[in-house]
Amino acid sequence: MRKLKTSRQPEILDAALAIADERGLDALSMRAVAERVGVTPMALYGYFRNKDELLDGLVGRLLTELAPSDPGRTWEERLGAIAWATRRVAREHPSVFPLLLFRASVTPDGVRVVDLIYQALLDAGVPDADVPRIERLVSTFVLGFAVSEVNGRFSGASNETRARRGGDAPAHRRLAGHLTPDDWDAEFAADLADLMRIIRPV
Amino acid sequence: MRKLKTSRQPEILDAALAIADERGLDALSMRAVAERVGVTPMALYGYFRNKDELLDGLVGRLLTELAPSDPGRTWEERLGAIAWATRRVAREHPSVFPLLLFRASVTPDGVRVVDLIYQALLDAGVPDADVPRIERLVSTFVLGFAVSEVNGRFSGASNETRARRGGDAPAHRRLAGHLTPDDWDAEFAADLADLMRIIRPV
DNA sequence: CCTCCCTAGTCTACGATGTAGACTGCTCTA
DNA sequence: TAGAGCAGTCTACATCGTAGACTAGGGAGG
Repeated sequence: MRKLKTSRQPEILDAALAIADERGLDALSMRAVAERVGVTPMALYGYFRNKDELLDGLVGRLLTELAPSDPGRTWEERLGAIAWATRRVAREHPSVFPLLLFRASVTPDGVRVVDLIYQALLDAGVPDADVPRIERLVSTFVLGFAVSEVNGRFSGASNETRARRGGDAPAHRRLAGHLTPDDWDAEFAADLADLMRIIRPV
Repeated sequence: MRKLKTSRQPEILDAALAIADERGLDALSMRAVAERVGVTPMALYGYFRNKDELLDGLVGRLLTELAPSDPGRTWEERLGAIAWATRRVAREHPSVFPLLLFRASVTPDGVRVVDLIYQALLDAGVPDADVPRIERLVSTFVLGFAVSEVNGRFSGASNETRARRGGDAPAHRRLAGHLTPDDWDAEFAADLADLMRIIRPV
């Protein structure tokens, strides 16, 4: 079977996404997906050549959710809309989202999102030659931020305690009290504002 | 066995890192590590409670390589040194490196690196209240960039072709020729320069 | 009507993985 | 000399991805 069937692909991806959302990425096995779809594990291989391809399908699915329906008028609004949508998607699918950073994702959906960003940057007056670099800069940050957030890299649970406990971390001690923000939305907004300042006068 | 032995931990981590570097993260099984160390798989469980803890150990190992020996004098130099070191480590250990984005890593080594960055930002004149946010902004970008690079998210192999092929990606078509840089070092340098412009006048 | 083939799915089986549980031999101390 | 504790082994199990061979059913062509 060289050519894959497509009919039930969306249904299968739905099931896979649901499992990952409910029980984590580790629980996302071919067997689990098959059971949820109501089919034998091997039946899935008619729709995806292997598990990696199924994961790629999930990445594609997430990408389609990134392009907002009403992008807004100014380039700032459009860029912001995509950034916030990215973060929202990360929260809705925390287990699957990190795959976006791992899998190349040059699917049509991915290209469409990138194209929206290119257009916004062009409208902002960024020179043609700089647009792709700035796109990578911004999207790398946004993806990295969202991934860090859902994976607890920012957790900070132990940040304050560690600062108080001391060790040889003088700067930590001096900054105690500022280490963990109380509002991640505000932090993200401030970061975006800083990035906009990069974009404007390139 | 509640308390873990530490004697051979470095040796085990060495073996694990070597396997991941040579044959990829998927080949990094407890059995493979054990064989390389010259021991039974179950012997490893005297040193790490489970595979996840072993991976955390690997992350710690990478972190120690991030703090450069001679950091340099000005804050720009020190920040740059850490950034370039990060990218170098990513290239040396492409399979393991992405774990840095996944695992919280509040190990002592991690704190030490963060403290260096804090200090540099303070020297740059960033207000105390902004330092942790800017640290997260910069480190998120640097980690994200390095991960994207080693994972091929930037690959672009198909970028140009896709732009030429058309589809509904008008901005891609207009930017054809600029899509993929010929020098990733230069791109990284330009990105860092832009970020420095954020830091200076916060 | 019968025959053939295509589609969609099943069944069985294999090798690999993480790790629990029980065990053995060695070394050091009392 | 007895015994405690450490380092490592052996066996076993459930779970995973997936190869390979198979089967029921529905058209299409004669």
